[in-house]
Amino acid sequence: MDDEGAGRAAPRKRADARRNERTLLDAAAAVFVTSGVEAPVRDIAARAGVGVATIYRHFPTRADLIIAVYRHQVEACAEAGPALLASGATPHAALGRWINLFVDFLVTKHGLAAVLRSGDAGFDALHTYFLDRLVPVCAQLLEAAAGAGEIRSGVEAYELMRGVGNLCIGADNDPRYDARRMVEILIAGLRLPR
Amino acid sequence: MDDEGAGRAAPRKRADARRNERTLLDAAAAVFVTSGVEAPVRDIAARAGVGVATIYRHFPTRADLIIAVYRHQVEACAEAGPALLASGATPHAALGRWINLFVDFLVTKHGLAAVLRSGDAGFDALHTYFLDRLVPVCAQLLEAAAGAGEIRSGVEAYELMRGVGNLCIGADNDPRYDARRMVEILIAGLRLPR
DNA sequence: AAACGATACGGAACGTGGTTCCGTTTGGCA
DNA sequence: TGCCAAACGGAACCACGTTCCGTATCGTTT
Repeated sequence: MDDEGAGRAAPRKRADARRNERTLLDAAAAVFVTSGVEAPVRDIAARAGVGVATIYRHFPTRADLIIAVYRHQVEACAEAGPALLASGATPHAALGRWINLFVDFLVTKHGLAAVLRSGDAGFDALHTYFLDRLVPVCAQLLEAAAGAGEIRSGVEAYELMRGVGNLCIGADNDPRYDARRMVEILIAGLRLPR
Repeated sequence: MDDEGAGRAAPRKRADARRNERTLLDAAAAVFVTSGVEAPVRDIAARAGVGVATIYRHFPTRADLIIAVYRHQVEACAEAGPALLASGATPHAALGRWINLFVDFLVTKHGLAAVLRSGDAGFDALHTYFLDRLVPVCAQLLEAAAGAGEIRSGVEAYELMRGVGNLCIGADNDPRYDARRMVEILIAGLRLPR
């Protein structure tokens, strides 16, 4: 029941291939935690006990691997948006809380924020995935807050997400920099003066 | 009259060495514009018409080269701080304008903002230089604004500089992201609600 | 002017990491 | 059991940062 669903165009992979894919995901997740998302390919392969080519066969680009590792968490974050909006708080408060979820996710992923906006073509798919999945959610929250007259207009969801993501870069390994506080200030800056 | 000043501990470099240093600075500046501050060492050497070792002889780390290339502009930015504060505007307005100078500097330097906070040990000197030179200036502006009761307290100059620097990352090559606007919102978020 | 020592030079060589290639192994099926 | 496509492992290749070493040049001294 893993990759059936979508027609039988996909002829079902071999058992060892599926086993290796799982093993690789686990290995990558573990290595990402200790060495960051830019850990050497060889390290991940070694941890999984496979050859490097096997990684490329399953995840052609590093972006594919990162996406696969974090997909669940990104989905959860995306789904939390509408829930927060419906939870009774003001739209601006909901926006703030949702952004906090996003920030918590990013700052706990060593180097992910940096790679997200590295501009490196190899990470395009990663960039695209995050944007496709989260920008609409953010846009919904933003519109609700704008509709309620709580925030200034003229700020695009895309831009806000990029800004927040940027603020999370390097948030680990620097005790003097608190990304959450900076993001809070940024969100406060959205509020209309009253 | 170039490197005399500080005692005669430095025994005056050879003429070709000084010529090469100048040539290298020009070449690096040119290459940085087109390929960013992370351009391959060999490219810079080729542009200058020297061997790679010559670069390392004059600028042991890439940070040293980048610092040398941009030193003048960083100094100018640092010196603009007190001037703005004395110019009659409110401290918060002066802070905003000074931050704008810093942002203008950063966004026009392909990849500099990213490298500034890359965490890579090789860039420590760069990080340190920027911080040593600009954080005190920022702190002065921040204190003035806080003293005038215009902004919330509890934000360190270091943290603000890091946040602003982060917001500038990737500001080139993405027409949908306007770092200046994000920074403006961040600075607005500093203001105390009245 | 010639010679000499220190300074500086260029490019080859080395290490690391990403990516590809190819000969071999293995799973699934007849 | 035997076959073939799928999948594998690791060597090979490329790009880049960094270091090393034999050579060339500067500036001084005789």
